[in-house]
Amino acid sequence: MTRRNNLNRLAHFVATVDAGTITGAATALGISKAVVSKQLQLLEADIGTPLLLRNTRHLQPTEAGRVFYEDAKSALTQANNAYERIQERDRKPRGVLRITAPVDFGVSYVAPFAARFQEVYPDVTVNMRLADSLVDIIEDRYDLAFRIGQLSDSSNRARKLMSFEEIAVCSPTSAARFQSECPSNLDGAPFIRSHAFASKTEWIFEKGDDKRVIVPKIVSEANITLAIRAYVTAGFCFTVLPDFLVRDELKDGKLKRLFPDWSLRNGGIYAMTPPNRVRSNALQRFLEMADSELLT
Amino acid sequence: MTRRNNLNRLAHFVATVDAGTITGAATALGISKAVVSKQLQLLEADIGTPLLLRNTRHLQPTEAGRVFYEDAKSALTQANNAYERIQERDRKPRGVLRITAPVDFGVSYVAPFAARFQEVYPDVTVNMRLADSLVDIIEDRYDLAFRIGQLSDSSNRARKLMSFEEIAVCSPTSAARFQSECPSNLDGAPFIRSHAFASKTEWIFEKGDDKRVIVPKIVSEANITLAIRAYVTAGFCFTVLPDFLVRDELKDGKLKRLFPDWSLRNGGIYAMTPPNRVRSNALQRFLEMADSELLT
DNA sequence: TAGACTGTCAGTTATAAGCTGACAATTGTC
DNA sequence: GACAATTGTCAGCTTATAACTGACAGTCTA
Repeated sequence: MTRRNNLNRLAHFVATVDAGTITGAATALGISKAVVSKQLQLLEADIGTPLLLRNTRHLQPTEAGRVFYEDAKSALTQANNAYERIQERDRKPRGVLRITAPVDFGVSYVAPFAARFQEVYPDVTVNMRLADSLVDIIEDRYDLAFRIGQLSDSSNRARKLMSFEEIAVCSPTSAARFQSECPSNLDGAPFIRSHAFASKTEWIFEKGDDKRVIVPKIVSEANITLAIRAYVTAGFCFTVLPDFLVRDELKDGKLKRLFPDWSLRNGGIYAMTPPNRVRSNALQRFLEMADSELLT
Repeated sequence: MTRRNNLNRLAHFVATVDAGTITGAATALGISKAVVSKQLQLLEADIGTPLLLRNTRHLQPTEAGRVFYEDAKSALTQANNAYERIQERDRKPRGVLRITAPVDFGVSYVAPFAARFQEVYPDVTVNMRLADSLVDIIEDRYDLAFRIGQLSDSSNRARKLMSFEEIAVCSPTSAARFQSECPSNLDGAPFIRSHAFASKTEWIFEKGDDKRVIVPKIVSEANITLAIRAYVTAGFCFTVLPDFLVRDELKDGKLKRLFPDWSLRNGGIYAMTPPNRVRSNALQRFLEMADSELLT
């Protein structure tokens, strides 16, 4: 590769053009005028063309110098902005974050994550309220609310953290009875329903253009996913849960997915923040860290 | 001022993120990996936050590092473009420039300027054809045509070099007879007309909302402005010429402007280049130098 | 377990940045 | 016209930084 350009010389050149004299540039840069003079000469040698017309008492850029100045000035501004932006954003976050989330999600994911977050940012206090009822994040003055569902992507300030699939799962022994060629086999099969699906009585499996509407027999209901998970692990029934909630169980073989070639609905995990409010440094950091680490 | 940022470290950082490893960055930069490692550490110290998460076998930017990378990459690209652009444009211009201009203008301005241009760029040959008839710069394959007149500013590829005013001038002794309260005094006064105004019989003087239409007595005509200038300097008559053509004579007192508070038409000197044709390096340089030096 | 690969550290060398003092040229003031 | 002030450049020197090599620790793969 060609020899690398010395970018610091851009600063000398731009300062000189801005000041109108080498002496003024030296003052602005806090170095001696001899150094500025020498650096400019080196820059012109690198480039192979004069950038400045020098007279005693004043100087001015050549045509080439004017062209170079515009590019150099812009590059310097951007480079210095890079420093400033990063230093600004890493001002230490502090204060209280008020967060709400559904109970299950909060217990399984938000709480452990908040603990890790708080270690990294010890001056931030995380205040969590877990509830399955919807909360008004403006009225109740939360900084952040997690939502699980099928929000439109155009919702204001609802940032999608990830997508998930609803999947049908049961114990391995139950799978031996439920699994077959087609999900229709699940019609009338015993089913434990999450309160998140209150009043829902049918589930639609899809494969390409093929659709099967399943009406299972609701034999139990619960609001706590951990309880539902424990229930289907031990019992003879199936349930429908977001795939991320049972990832470990699937991996360990404690649960099996039914009809993996067929799909139910997709949904998303959303982080919602109040509209029209400047995000605190702490909230900004929390969201960024959540992007990559919430679900680990 | 705050200590100046070392912009060369941006190059180390960006190379590292691009390569995915410090070893790869060192190879790309042509320096040892120990240097890259140290420079990155110094950069992180300057900024005050980690930019890279290091593991054996690979590294990746932190969230802060990703933000910084975008800005730094853009700044570097622009800075390197500054060098490349300037080096490209100062590749030695060479070849033939075919130029046409009106006779008077060509003799007085273009020829002397072309001589100076050719000294600066000895590998360029300037081929001038001076004519008062319009030439087709596409059909006749000119690179550049100078035009004097009142072109619309929206003309394609007609670059206005400068504006001028038409002014009425005569010798000082003639001025003693012609100058009065009002340009109407010039009605019927002897006038030498330039061929550029062929068939024109009246001139309109304006001052604010006031207009006076003057019909002078055409006593002579000539195509060469130098001859017209000599004629009015020696004789008892006046003429109308672009102000730039008689600047020196006005300064030396050989000619006087009549009714300086009144205005005639304004016009422009245009450099016209063929549309849809990439300008050669030589033409580019010629136009730039003409911008500042043609009329000196 | 050994080899390959990566990143870091320490000590050293080479290079560059920056200093001071002096000088020449130009401009402004008296 | 003389002199002072200002500017840019040069040379020699000092200081700081960039870059080197060699060694080492940790991880991954065969």
